[in-house]
Amino acid sequence: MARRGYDERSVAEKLFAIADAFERGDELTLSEIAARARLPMSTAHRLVGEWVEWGGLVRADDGTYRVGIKLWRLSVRQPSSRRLRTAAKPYLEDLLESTGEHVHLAVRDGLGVVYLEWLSGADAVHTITDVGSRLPLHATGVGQALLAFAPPGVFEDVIAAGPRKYLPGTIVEEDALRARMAEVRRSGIATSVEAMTEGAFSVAAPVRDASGEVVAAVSIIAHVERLREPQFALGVRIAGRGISAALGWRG
Amino acid sequence: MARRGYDERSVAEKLFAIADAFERGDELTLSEIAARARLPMSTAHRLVGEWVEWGGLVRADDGTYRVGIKLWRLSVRQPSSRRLRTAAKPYLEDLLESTGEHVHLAVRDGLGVVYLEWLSGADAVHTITDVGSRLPLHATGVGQALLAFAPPGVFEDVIAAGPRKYLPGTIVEEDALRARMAEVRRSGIATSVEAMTEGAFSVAAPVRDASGEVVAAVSIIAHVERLREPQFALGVRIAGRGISAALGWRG
DNA sequence: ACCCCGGATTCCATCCAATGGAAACACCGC
DNA sequence: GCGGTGTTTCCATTGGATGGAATCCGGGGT
Repeated sequence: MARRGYDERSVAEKLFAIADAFERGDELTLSEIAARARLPMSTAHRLVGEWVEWGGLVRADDGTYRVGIKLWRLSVRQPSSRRLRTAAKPYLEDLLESTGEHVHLAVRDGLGVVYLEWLSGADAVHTITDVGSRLPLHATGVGQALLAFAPPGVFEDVIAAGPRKYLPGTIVEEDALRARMAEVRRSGIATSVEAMTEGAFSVAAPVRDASGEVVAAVSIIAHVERLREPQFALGVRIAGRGISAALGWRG
Repeated sequence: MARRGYDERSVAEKLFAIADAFERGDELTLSEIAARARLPMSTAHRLVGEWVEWGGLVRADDGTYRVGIKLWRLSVRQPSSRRLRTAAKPYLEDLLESTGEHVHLAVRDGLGVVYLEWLSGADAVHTITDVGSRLPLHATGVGQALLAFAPPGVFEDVIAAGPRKYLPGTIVEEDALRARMAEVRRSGIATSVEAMTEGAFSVAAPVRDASGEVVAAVSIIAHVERLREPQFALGVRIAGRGISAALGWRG
């Protein structure tokens, strides 16, 4: 038990709280970092210095800090996501060219979905999220595509976490979600209408690796008035199959 | 002073030593991490657990660890490198399509150069490096292009660090490097012949931001027998200017 | 030139979070 | 059942981490 009024977090937790302060990609002063990480100035000063010494953070001449290239270097070499993105690239570009909308590649990360690629046509519907974003599984097309084929227990964990109803179109009831998952598994396509963004729908298809496991999802987001146009579902289905084949899947 | 036989590193240094164990993108067991980070098993076990709890590392079912998506998410949102890569993308693809060789975008990182993009033609000369790699400034085309326009003191730091002679073609003598830097500034092109890879040469041009500061370099690596073909230097020069213009430079 | 303010940096008495060797556990192959 | 290897847990010990206070620094206003 820490002394009264003192921070109970471990050194590691404090270091990671500092890293979390940069989640939005901002450049921050030391005071801003301390505030976001909820640390005293002198502790923040010392621990930020450790990040800088390692290269995880970089200090600009004006005294602000930003994330250093070290973190990118550590992450970009991960073989599995590199193979995935390399395989997906031509398909995503085809979808972008043929639809002019938003085109994504996303993976499941615990109970969330993280966007690895985010390509946008010039006139695509406005969204508030971007590459690297993490959104809930239940409220996105890619999320539903990933949740439908997730390992046992993930669906239950989502339900237990109490999924949030962002818009009237967000499905949060367990029975409705189960039915939706079954429909996704049956059809191979997840369609999500105004679940996260008003005026937008998304359509997504799973991407499988050589073992048949669903490792990603590819999707298009478009204006809801284009909901009935069949080329979106067709496009993500073909893209999903093509990327899967490139990863060694044979189904 | 640490007790005899005990590790003098701070907790932060130990945590970062664990992260450094993953620099090559491998999946590692706990014992392998402990060995690379030079930590006792119980210390490694505890600190690796802290990385996993935060999401910086992920443990697979077979007990091996790899870098988690958290680090990628923190790094991918950095505005300046995203603008740079978005601006560079069409030019890099043009260079790839027109030359069929290796095409890179790199930035300076201290006394090294880090490759942000690495596109390779199917028949490109064999190299041992890849995206995310960090190589010395003096021994690469992009490195020389970046060093020539680096802030005061960087060149002196490179000399003080004792640049390594990888091949007979690697320039390491101070006078020769100074002359080379002057030539690069005059011509706007850095050519490096068999400085890092036998049988290969690279040609690079700087990329400037809106303020005119050199923030990156674009290059092509090709077989040394194609050294005299003029389209490589022309290509990187045009690409460098185009990317700079896209970033707001007017020169 | 001076003063004030806000942010950053340094100091250091205090003490408990971090330590790692040892023991126990788990798994696998023979 | 046993041995080997890797992982996990325990806990007596202690010095690295702590953060409030003091100091420093830079910029802006008068």
